[in-house]
Amino acid sequence: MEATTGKNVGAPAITQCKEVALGEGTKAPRTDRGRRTLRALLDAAAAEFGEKGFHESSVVSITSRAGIALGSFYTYFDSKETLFRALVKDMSGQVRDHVAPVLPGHGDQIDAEGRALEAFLGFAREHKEIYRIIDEAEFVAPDAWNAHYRGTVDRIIERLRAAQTRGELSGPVDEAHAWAIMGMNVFLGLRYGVLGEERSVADVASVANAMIRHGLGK
Amino acid sequence: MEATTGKNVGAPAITQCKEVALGEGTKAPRTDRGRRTLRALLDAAAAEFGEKGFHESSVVSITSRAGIALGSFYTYFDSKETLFRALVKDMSGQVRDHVAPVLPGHGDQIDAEGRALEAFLGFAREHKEIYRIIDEAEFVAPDAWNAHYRGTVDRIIERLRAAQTRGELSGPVDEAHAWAIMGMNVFLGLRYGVLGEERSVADVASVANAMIRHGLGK
DNA sequence: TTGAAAGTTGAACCATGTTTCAACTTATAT
DNA sequence: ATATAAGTTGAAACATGGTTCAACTTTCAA
Repeated sequence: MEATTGKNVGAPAITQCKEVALGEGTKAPRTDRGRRTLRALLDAAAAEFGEKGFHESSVVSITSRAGIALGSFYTYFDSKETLFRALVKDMSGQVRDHVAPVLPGHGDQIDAEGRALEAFLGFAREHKEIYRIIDEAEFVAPDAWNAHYRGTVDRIIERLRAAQTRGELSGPVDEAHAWAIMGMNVFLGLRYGVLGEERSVADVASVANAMIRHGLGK
Repeated sequence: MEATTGKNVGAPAITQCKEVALGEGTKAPRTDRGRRTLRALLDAAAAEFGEKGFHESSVVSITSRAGIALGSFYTYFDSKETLFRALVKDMSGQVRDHVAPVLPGHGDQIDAEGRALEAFLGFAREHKEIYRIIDEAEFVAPDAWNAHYRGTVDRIIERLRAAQTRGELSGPVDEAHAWAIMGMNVFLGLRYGVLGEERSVADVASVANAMIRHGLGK
């Protein structure tokens, strides 16, 4: 935020203002030392929130896990909630960036959705904390939650529309299709990614994908 | 719990022990007055938790909403969490009981699943608080959450198996199918029941159901 | 009628945890 | 070098709210 004040008028043209990425209520570090502290804080928070959830997590515990003093927390975040919000935003991006690369590939768009689910399941296994944090955001930071799921739905619709244009689908695309697919993916991720790992992600993804392609009916 | 102590040996044969229904950490009222108070408490809690969520809700606020004294709360529940747990259990039953009656009817099992979704969507609209409470249980009372979703999945599997036996499905039933359908339903309920009501439940249910029956593929 | 059990009350106790702040240390630009 | 800004520290202020308890009222069965 401070990066946009008048003070910097006439300063060297390139001002790295990555701070915007963390959002409202966040103060960007201006030195390397500060950036290191902020990073430690974010990592500690991800672990803490992932293990104990928002309400059971405390700023004291997060800072001690990060190896910094309690007071330093407020150098970077206005509140515990601000940190949580920043984290959701960050992690939403991580999920998106992890799934995106597998989308282009062989086969049609439904195949691609299958690969997306498989990638998502794998990611859920490796990052159970991210999964939990985004889910809990429904209650702790509804705005951030909304941004995440609306964004995901929008991308699914986009892809289905393209598929339809290419003549790959049996009928017109409906927003409800996208919500249905997303809900499916989220619950499959919860069940076979977080709650249990007894089946391979490929197996689960192929079962689900066959269902999306052909349906269960005769 | 106290209903099972030795004191009642030799008492009239019929002991209404509805109290078991609320679970561990719960004390059953022994008079009508007590039952009225407990009911007021449960109703107030459902409203309170539905509006503000578990952590923002306070026992003070719940009791004042119910029109009883703070201390009376602990006559019926060991803790705020016990009450929440009891509520999840109760509401899980409400959802189940609301959906069950629409299952028998015309058409095959996939038609029945469509009616189930429609009933669920309608219920979500009328009882947004129930929806939110069960969802938040994932974090506040994971055991109760598990019981609810495992139970739901089990019932879906059961129904699909019966359908398969009758030759209504294209292939064998997989647990993942049930989780996928449940996830779909939950997210569609969230989107078209709680977040917005711009579409009719019948419309949404039919789109989703066609997808389950035929899939999206050509 | 009466006494024991059930239920009610709300102030006080208690534990937790967020946020502030003024003194201090480290980094950086001139 | 040194002044200024950035960053650090942790004790203490502050706020919240769950839970206990001993005195009290109501109910109900004998």
